[in-house]
Amino acid sequence: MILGNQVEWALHCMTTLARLPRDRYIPTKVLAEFHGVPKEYLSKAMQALASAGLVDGTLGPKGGYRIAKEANKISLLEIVEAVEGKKKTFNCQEIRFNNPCLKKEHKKKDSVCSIASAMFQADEAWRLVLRTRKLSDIVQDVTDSVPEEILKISDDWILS
Amino acid sequence: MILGNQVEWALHCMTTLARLPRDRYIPTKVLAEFHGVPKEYLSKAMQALASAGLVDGTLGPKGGYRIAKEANKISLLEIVEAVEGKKKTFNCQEIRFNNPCLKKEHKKKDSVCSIASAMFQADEAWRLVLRTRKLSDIVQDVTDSVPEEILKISDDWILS
DNA sequence: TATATTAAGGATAAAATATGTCCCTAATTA
DNA sequence: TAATTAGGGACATATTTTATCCTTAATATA
Ligand code: FES
Ligand code: FES
Repeated sequence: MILGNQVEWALHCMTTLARLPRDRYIPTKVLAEFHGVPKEYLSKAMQALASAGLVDGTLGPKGGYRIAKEANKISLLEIVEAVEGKKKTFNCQEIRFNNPCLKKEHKKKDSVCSIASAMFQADEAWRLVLRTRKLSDIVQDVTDSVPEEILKISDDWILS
Repeated sequence: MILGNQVEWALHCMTTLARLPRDRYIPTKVLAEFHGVPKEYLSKAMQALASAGLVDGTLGPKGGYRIAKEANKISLLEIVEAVEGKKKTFNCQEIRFNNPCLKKEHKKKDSVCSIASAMFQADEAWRLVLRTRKLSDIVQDVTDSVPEEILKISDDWILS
């Protein structure tokens, strides 16, 4: 069970957009070159972020994407779910009902298998961390840990 | 990011084996029919559980698998990792170092990206739940929630 | 001893997903 | 008018998951 590359790309792009002035649109081409990932494929991730309402895109020269909400209103979970979908990490196929001893009347779909229940608790714990952590926290961490000098020339590179 | 079917199968097989007498070996064929899954493919999961030391297998007639440790010494995480591997759910490919503004001397591999760090925290929260939950807890839940009658005829079916 | 049964594991194949590319359209700016 | 851009559809390729088949060695039992 491993998340796709799109997740890392999307998180980094969101962090990048969150650091930049809200009135500037950044094209996918620039985000792709800055992060060293294929532009056309990153474009799919950006479209997913847009349709989730996390960024908004605009056409034409000077177009591109900007962040759609304040960074403290965006959780990492929203970003992850935007590109990975909202399905739970454990897919219970109800194999308990394949038990050859069971009659139909015992296959009540209203109860949850104990095993699935435990797996869903783990899934929920994972989501809770991601839901609690906001994009603004990441921006703060980056600001604290990356030398100011590097942030400045990076921002200039992106905006130029 | 969704776990494979093997995980559900392995968890159910482990629960089944944990309920049965320790001195009996159950063949893959029986486990497969009881759970309604393909025998040859389930066999791969059982082999993984065996090489992780969670069950032990023996050859010949009256052979098969039995649980290798007490159920309260086996966590769900061990079972999941046995069949899914131990890789983290987030695969950081260090795209931060693709930043075209960075010189080589800034690409220190000793620090962890803030984003990866957050994702690893979520991964760890997921693992903590699974590490804390023991197979014996599941067996208890099943005993409490499934009618005694059904458990009995199921056990008889498997052992016969 | 002969036979049936079984785990272990290698080889292969089919199906599903993830990853990546190409191209067309409409909107927007200069 | 020309250049730029997101949106999105259609493909193409790579990787992973799921599944089957077959051989070997060990074991129990008749
Ligand atoms: S039936 Fe799906 S986990 Fe038990
Ligand atoms: S470089 Fe991998 S998550 Fe930041």
